[in-house]
This record gives sequence, structure tokens and C-alpha cells, in this order.
Amino acid sequence: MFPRLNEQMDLIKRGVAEIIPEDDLVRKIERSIKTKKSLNIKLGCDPSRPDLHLGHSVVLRKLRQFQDIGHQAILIIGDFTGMIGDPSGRSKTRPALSMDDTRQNGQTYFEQATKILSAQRISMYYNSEWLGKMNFADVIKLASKYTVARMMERDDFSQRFKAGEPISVHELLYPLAQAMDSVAIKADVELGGTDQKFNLLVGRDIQREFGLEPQVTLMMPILPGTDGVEKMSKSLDNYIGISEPAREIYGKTLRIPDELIYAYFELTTDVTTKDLKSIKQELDQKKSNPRDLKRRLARSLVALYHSPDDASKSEEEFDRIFVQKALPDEVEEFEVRDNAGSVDILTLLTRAKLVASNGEARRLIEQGGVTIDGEKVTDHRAMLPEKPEFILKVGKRRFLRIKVQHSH
RNA sequence: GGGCAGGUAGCGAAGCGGUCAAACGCAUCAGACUGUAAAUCUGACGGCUCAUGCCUUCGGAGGUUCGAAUCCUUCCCUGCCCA
Repeated sequence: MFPRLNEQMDLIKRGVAEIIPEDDLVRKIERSIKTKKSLNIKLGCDPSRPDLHLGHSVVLRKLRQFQDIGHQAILIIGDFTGMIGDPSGRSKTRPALSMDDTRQNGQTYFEQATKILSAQRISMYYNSEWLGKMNFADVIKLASKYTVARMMERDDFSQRFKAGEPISVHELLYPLAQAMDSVAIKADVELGGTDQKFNLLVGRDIQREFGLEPQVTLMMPILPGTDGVEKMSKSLDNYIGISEPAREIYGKTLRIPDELIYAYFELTTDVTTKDLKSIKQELDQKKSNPRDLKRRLARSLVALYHSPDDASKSEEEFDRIFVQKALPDEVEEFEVRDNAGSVDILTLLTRAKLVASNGEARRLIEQGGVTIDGEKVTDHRAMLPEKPEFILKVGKRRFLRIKVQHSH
């Protein structure tokens, strides 16, 4: 039923940053083969931001591999902490969510995650199910199992502490809450990014406290964002979403810095280890134009989240727009009614929501960033051209087909 | 509970009675360049306005003043030290 130990370990260890402790994993797998019982592989999910991107996909893909060799994927939606929100000053971006919100986000998360995960061997829990039942005495008892000194081992805490930045007490409780999730579902393995190392390890300690066998922690590297500097995140706007339209995935991928090509191939695509090696070689020897590898990467990603057909279509379209500077395949339409020349370009830009304000529209025009049917608009007071239909282009990639209804 | 230092645009950070829509850096956007980028250079970067100009901003609320981000009162928030 299960593949042999070596096969399992080979697959599991691919692309991994760290496994702690590796021997335990070997033991767990051996036992699972013997007893024909699958392992519980846990992944915690943040329901406050349900839009998944390639960064999330790194860990999800690893989880998928566990599924493929017969283990049980368990998604934990952190709705409990989501409902409390995060009152600490700097992350106002985490407002308290209602029950409905978290359920809905959880559902959205699940739908997106199953683009990567198999629908077989997957279960999902909301952690309010057990965390919500704990009373204050339970919490104090749990908190007594860990010391402040150990909490401060966490890099992020000690750094903030040293820097004189605020740390709320409840933040110290979060790792414990996450550990309780591992207790509740009896996790055998918990996946996460390397930035989760501390939290994952706390899970081991707390499981032991509850008389359970400690989980193995498996950490994946953090995927750099499209800026090549920060980790990929939505709030930094350096992400490639797995639910984005094909042309967006394609275009954004081509825009990543060359240095990221290898990491993206390794962590976000299915290329074989052999191919990975030759990719590395090509990059190192600078034999070919990195662009070609990047195009291949972009095609792979589109194929993964859309289809191979969409991949080639996106590539054609990209070439058309940016190389030949022609129009995309499909251009959104926008209708304006023009009462005897009452609408100028400026108001059209704002009304079509291509820009945020008139000031911005004026700026763009002055800087030569607006064209009509390929002709630069030079005067920000210009009226609409005398055409029933034209293409309005803002910057390099905002297009709109304008249909004018002239009523005199 | 006491003392001290702080809270300025997306972020970081100057300003400390008028010349402040507020220096500078980052991020962002546009243009040039290019392999789409990156790097580099140029420009813009609260809102309304063709423009002179006007309007809303400097933690919140009041006040002093012809005039306040800048002074006063009070409240809220953060850090440090002491208890």
C-alpha cells in the first residue's frame, strides 16, 4: 500500500530546508508501513488572508507529496485566533473576523488549496473547535508548561524585545495555541516555512506534555517574492497568486529578477531533479539568455494552475503586447455616453477607474503614459476623439476598449 | 503608581509658531533603456483646479494666537527606567 521507506524519504526530502528530527520521521514511516496506518500531516492556515500565492504553494506542494504516498493531509484553519484579531499595534491588518467570515475564508482557502492538494486523504478542521472550549484555567495551565525564557528563544521575540518594540502577552500565547492544534489532531508531522521553526518545535514539547508522541517538524524554504528581496506576501504586493488569470501569472513570472529563476523552478514547479541540474548549469555558465528559462518557468506555472494550452496562449499574448507592442487578445470594454463632447480624456480615465484621481490622470498624461489608438495624448484637456470606438492605454499594460455613445 | 522619551503622508524619518501639503530615504507610478525585468537616468508621488488658487491632513478632542505639525490643557497609544 505504501511505497518503501527509501522512496518515501527521497520524495519527502526534496526541496526541504530542515527536518527535525529526521530519525523520528524515519521511525514513524517505518511504523506506518508496518501497521498500514497513514500519518497525520498537519498544515496550519491563516484564514485572514485567503488568497493563496506561490509562497503558500511551496508548503502545499510538499503536503501533496505526502498525500501521494498515502498519508493524511490535515488542514487546520486558524479561525480562533482570527476571531480574536490581533490588537498589537503594528499589525492592524488583522482585524477581528466574524464567525461567518472565518468560515467563508476557510472555504475559499480549501477551494484554492485543492488546486494543489488531492481531494483524497484530506481533512480540514477549524481550531475554534477545541481552542474555543478552553476556559481561563485551562489556558493558565497550558501557559504554565512553558517558560518566558524559552519563549524568548524565538528570534523574532528576542529581537523585538531588544529593539524596545512592543510584544503583547497574547503573542506569547499563539505558539501554545498552535501547539494545541497538534495535540488535538495528534499530528505526526507538521509542515511550515523555516520562519515557523519555533512554533513547530513548541508543538513537540506540548504534545509530550499531553502524553502524545511528538510531531516531526518539516520546514520548507521561504520563497522570495517577485521583488527578489522580501518573502512573498500579498501585503508587500510581490506575489503571484495561484488563482490569478493565466496572463497575470505569466507576466508576473517574466518580471522576476534573474537570480530567482532557480529557486522558483525548484520550489514551485514539477521539473525533475535532472532538469533542475541542467537548469542550474545553464544559469551558471550563462550559455543561454536567462529569458528563455524564465519563459519556460512562466509556462510551467500557467500550465500548473490553468492548462498547457493557456500557457502557450499567455506566451503569445505576452509577446504581442510587450515585444510587438500590439493589443492583447481580449480587451475589456467600457462604454461612455458623450453628450455633445462633454467628456474629456481626464474624466474618462477616472470614470473607467483606470486611475485613482484626476490628479493622477493628469500626471500620467503629462508624462506621456496615456495613448489612444497608439497615439500619445499630450494635452490633459483633450476631448474624446471623434470615433465610435478606440483603445485607451495607460502605462504599459492597462488597456481598455472605449465605446462612445454620441448623443447630440 | 512615579519619572523620561515618543506618536508626522504606504513605510522609515526630518521639521518644533508664519516661507509646510510638510526635507530626505525606501516603496509606488510614468518615461527612456532592455530580454519582460533588474540596474541606471528623468519625472511624478493628499484631493480639487488649465492655472493663480482653494480644500482636507502631522495620535484624538478642546484652547492660546492675526496665524499651530510646531505653544497650552486633556484624553488615548507605545517604549525605557524606577516602584
